[in-house]
Amino acid sequence: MAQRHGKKRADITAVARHAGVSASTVSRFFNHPDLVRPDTRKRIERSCEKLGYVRNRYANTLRGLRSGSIGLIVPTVDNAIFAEMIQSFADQLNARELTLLTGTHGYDQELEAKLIRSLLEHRVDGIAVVGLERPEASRTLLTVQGIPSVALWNYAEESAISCVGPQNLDAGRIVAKHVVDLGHENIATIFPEFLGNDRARDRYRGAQSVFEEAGIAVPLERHITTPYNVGAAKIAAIDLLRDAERPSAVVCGNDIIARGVIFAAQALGLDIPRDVSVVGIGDFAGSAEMEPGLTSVRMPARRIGRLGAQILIDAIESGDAGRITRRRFELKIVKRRSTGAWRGGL
Amino acid sequence: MAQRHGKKRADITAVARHAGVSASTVSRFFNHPDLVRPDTRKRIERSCEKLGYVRNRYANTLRGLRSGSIGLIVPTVDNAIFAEMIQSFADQLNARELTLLTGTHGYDQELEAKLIRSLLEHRVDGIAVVGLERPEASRTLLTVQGIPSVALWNYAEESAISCVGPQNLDAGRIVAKHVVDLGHENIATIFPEFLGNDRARDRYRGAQSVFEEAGIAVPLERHITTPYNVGAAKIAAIDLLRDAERPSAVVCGNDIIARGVIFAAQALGLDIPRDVSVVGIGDFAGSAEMEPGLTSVRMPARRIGRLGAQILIDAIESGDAGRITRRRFELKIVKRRSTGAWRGGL
DNA sequence: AATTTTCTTGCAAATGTTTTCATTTTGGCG
DNA sequence: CGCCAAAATGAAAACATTTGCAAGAAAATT
Repeated sequence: MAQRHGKKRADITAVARHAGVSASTVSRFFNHPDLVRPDTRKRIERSCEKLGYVRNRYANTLRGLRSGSIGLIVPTVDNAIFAEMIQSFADQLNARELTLLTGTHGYDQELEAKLIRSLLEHRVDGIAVVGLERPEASRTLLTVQGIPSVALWNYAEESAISCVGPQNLDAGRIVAKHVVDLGHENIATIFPEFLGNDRARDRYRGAQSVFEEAGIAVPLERHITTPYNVGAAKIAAIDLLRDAERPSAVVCGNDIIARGVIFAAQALGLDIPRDVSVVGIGDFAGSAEMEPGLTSVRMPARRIGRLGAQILIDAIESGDAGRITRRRFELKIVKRRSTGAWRGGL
Repeated sequence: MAQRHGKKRADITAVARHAGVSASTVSRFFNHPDLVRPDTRKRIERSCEKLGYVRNRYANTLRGLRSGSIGLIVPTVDNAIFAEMIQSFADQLNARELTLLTGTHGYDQELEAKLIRSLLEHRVDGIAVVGLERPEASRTLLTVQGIPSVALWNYAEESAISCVGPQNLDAGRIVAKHVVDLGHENIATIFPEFLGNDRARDRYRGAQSVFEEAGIAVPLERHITTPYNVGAAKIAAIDLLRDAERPSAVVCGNDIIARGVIFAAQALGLDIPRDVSVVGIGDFAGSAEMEPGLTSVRMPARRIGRLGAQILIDAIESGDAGRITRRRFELKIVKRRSTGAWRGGL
């Protein structure tokens, strides 16, 4: 009932007074417990308990010390593969008693810039973002504030900040090569919107380059853009697969879209992979277990999250905010039952 | 290259000096722009730009003002339904220029307590948690600090803090009633671990109560506990469905587990719903589109996230941290093709 | 031109904490 | 008991910002 309302929060001096010591001693109690006598410690502990004292982490910030928080900005949380990455990023921070500040922008670069600024205003000790491409203003904000930053999901040799991820171009090349090797020639691609999403764009380019090298034409009307969810992809795919000239293979920008395509085929009574092969990118949780299992390119979301966090932590602890660490993950395809050889139209 | 390193961050006085005004004026420029002359504004704006000045949001906190950040603690991010909720929670915050501090504890109540404390130390203006049950220490921490808090995903008439969600017991009752009404008598249940998860436990209890009322025995060996992921659920379900005495209906604690069960049935060549009916809880994104569509209980994740954030915002803006708002969401079942009437063993 | 009113701006205090340095207390030893 | 070293504690400054108050400048009114 009595929520201790008017009574404002106890501060360090209130605790000190209650315990009959000075504020300095209370501070030491938290930061260098070995420097205060055991019985004094006991007394302070009891006073904290009694007054419901909670330290103010930000008083340190003023003095140029760490805030103990790390920022992470992602396009969206509501997406299997990002969620996986966020989770392992967060776990890594938890282990160091660091707090996570999160922002999501829904692929809106303008909003991303605002979020970066907001996190900096909250004095994060380090900041992680997804992808390497962003407007000049955002880039300088990331480099010039004297805190380390890391780009997740992308790798580039000459990146201006640390980065950890695969070369997304490769992902596209790998899946494209797979279907070409299986003998498919009538191929369609379904991808999410490229705007503000350099990963999707790079994957598409990689796939296209393989098709070109193989002399296979994938005309523009065979490329479909769809929102990032199973339902939308399923609808788009039903349209595509109902066509008399339907493709014998569908290359998808990610596993979520691929799932939509598989369900579309099943809804139309088509057999996978006899009637149509489907390949995704990402190998999300659950892709292996679905029926049929989805052929995909394994993206190490958890490792990216974990390593991304670690890169920040190392840079922070070493005090060298400018240090750049780049880590490239090699990709490999996981072949499952959703893809098969072209049967020559039989 | 030169990352402005040694040169420490520009503060408000640096900007003031550069613009030829006092720090107060710069402060006013940010907080009460109308109080400073247009040409002075211009000058300050340019100086900020030039020096790369980023406000320190926490200097306010010292003076008892808002930090502009809200805390959200969830068991895990890597879970479709929580991800959906987090996303809409975050969107609502974005609209008010509030920053989100996130913590995840993997159903570990001890870790949850640490996270609550950590968020309070970072002076969040409000805090949201999942579920109502937690140790005494955590509960007082939430109520006694003079900031509003809200429990997501659970509803209880006499909750000590605000809450928004369905009555999870009802969810269990609804799905159980559905399969009972369809004539099933040989029923199995597959749920996640109850420890630290009052939602799963309540759902199970609800289901059991319906079975009892209907005079149907669901013995302990027909209740399976499995980790929260498609793969584990699939393995568990294969075991279950391979049994000669296999159940004609499987009630699942959530949609992820239900997906695993459906894939298990498909892998075994069983027809759904002819050979076995499957029902989930949650109606996650994608459950409607899979083949066959999954019968489930719609849980309004987005509305919970949105409303939860709004409750906090309202309490903060009204200044009445102790105000308690409770909102119950009614549940309804979404019948799809994964469930059908019992065929009497034919 | 003198006076009043309205705008702008600056000064200084206050906020919660940590740390350096100085001081006090404690304990050991002769 | 007296001295010294070591241990424990306290005082005060520093950090970045906001805001009440007061003063100066500009504009409006007489």
